[in-house]
Amino acid sequence: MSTAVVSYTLNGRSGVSATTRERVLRVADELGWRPATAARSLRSGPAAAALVVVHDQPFGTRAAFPLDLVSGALQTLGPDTLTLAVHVAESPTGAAQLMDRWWTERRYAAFVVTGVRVDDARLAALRTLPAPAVVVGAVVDGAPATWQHVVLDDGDAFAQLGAFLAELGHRRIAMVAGSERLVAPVRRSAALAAALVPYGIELRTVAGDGPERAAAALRPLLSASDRPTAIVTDDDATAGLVLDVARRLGLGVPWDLSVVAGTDSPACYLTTPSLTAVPYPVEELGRATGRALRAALGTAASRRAVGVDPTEGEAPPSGTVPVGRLVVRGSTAPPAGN
Amino acid sequence: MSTAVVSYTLNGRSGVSATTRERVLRVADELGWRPATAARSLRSGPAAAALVVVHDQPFGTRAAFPLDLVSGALQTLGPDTLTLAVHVAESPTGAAQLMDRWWTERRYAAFVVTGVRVDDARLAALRTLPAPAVVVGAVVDGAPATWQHVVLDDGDAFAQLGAFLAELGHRRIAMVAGSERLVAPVRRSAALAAALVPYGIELRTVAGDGPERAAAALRPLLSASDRPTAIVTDDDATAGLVLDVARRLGLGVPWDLSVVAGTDSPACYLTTPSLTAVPYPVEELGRATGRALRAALGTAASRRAVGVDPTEGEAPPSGTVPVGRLVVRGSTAPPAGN
DNA sequence: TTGAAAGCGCTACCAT
DNA sequence: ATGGTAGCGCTTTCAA
Repeated sequence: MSTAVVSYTLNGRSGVSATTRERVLRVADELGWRPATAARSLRSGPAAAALVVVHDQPFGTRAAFPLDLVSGALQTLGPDTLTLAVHVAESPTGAAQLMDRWWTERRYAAFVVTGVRVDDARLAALRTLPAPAVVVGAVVDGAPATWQHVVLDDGDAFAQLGAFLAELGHRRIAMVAGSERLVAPVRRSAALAAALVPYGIELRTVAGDGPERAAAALRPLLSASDRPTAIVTDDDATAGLVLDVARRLGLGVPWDLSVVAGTDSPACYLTTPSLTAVPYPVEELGRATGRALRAALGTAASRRAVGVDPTEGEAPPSGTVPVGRLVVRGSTAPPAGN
Repeated sequence: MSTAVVSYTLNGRSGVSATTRERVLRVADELGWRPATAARSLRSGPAAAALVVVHDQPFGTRAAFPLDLVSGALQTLGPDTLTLAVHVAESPTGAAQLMDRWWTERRYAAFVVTGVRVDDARLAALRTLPAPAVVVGAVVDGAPATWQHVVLDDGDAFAQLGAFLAELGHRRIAMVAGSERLVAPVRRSAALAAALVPYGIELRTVAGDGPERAAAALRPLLSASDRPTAIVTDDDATAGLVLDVARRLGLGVPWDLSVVAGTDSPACYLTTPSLTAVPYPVEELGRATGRALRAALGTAASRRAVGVDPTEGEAPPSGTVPVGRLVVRGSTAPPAGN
């Protein structure tokens, strides 16, 4: 029996008789044999993609996002074609260097990027590479054709939220963005502002990177006579902070102040009161990421021979993931005067 | 110039003149050339290890643990010798299959396992493989010589905690273990029980896997006349749950009931009151994991030719990571009658 | 339908 | 100190 026959069998190619194929599979199983990744990659190029996480905020409440995302991506990926590995870097620059290096070493066939920052070093690096990439949580202008994008439907999410708050009677609403270095919060606060326009409400926006700066910005805001009656944050941690500042100022939540977290998470029901929140369908985002990854690798020009079936043609474009219904909990109520 | 010279240069071996070496490095840099991982692995075996996470509880507050761990491990690993990839599986069985497969495919040279369960399928699978492994958070009896263990110094942590509660005046203390399927909580509650013995206090232990069961077990416990005056949990989420149940029963925390989280996390200061907690030095745990990984690969018999310098000899044994000082916040006070 | 053989890009041994 | 070269274990083309 020649090695070619075995190779054909294992790669499911035609030209092997049913009996031979069965025998090959049986013997391989008995011997516990599997083709060596390295040898296969040497011939055919890497069959793995990497998600490089910028992990500069350890212990963060949403830090598990990448794992949830991968968990979802696996559902649309199937472990046999492409594996998706998660790696950790301490900074965008570090992540950029890793991706550059691993692309040059032909270690990975594609990259996934999340938590995109303003002027993100990772995107700059990826541009110089002809690497397929999936950008999660942001749409990059003038992106190479080999990139795919996956974003949440913030428009819908914040339309729901805007309607909810406006119909409770709120008129003075502010948004506390967690970090203006991240692209997503900026886009999301714009989406909320747009959603409030029909109600004639002008969103006030407070920037605050890190808990200290956010708290510092928050205190004068909540002490003023025309203080907002509702505050929307970008994440659970900032919402918790708002709760804390409000408590210290003697403001009762939700009676004197409504608080909404822009990103639902388990921490949102550990607080007192539990936090009304914008859903965060990470798993679905992951499934979309898996599809986008296949699409990115399907881009003929960018192929590095992953096991993608060429006859499948161009995969459907990646896209916008719907969010579910707003999750109403204890932190929201009509404003005091209502 | 021959390929051998280039290989020698890049692997820092002697036998290359300084001028040649410099020229090689310069040209490689100009060309943006790096040795292909696949070809190198084909010759020398894989130069990567994998941490396969069992991610069956998405959105969990401590779900980011693996990323924090890797972040720490990178500090003692140096990216050039060994890379550490994180992968996700939905169950211990799935993780076991992945590791088995990837070992057979010679994709990874070693594996890291965290969140060990009782009768963990991953450990069973690893036993059948001659793969080097690092077990984080548990010490396995009769482990193969190629395994290393990394655990927290729970003895110290709970000695501190026991002394703290006892000296506040607490005499009726209970522990709510998050999940009895996990090995660590069981060991930790034993450590707490031991720490309370010198004070003549007998720890009551309540098992409860998942929030519903824990809540169900908690209500009668906290309604009884001889209810505990202090409750220790294994994680932040369960501590939050205790806070919630106490509130519904009209028990004031910390006046009527003290609550301690067995695992500090950002969620611990989002609660009201913020939670006194046992420190959780994940980063240090990660550094120890990195060292353990080198030691595991250093085990001569298990070598699959990772770039470990043989002259370094056997690395120091992996071990027990010290925890810091107990973090006292608002959820603990002397018991009511004191 | 099967077999033979040429690489893929390295590392390491043996010559020079 | 440097060059030649035999594999590592696959995939794929070409013959039989």
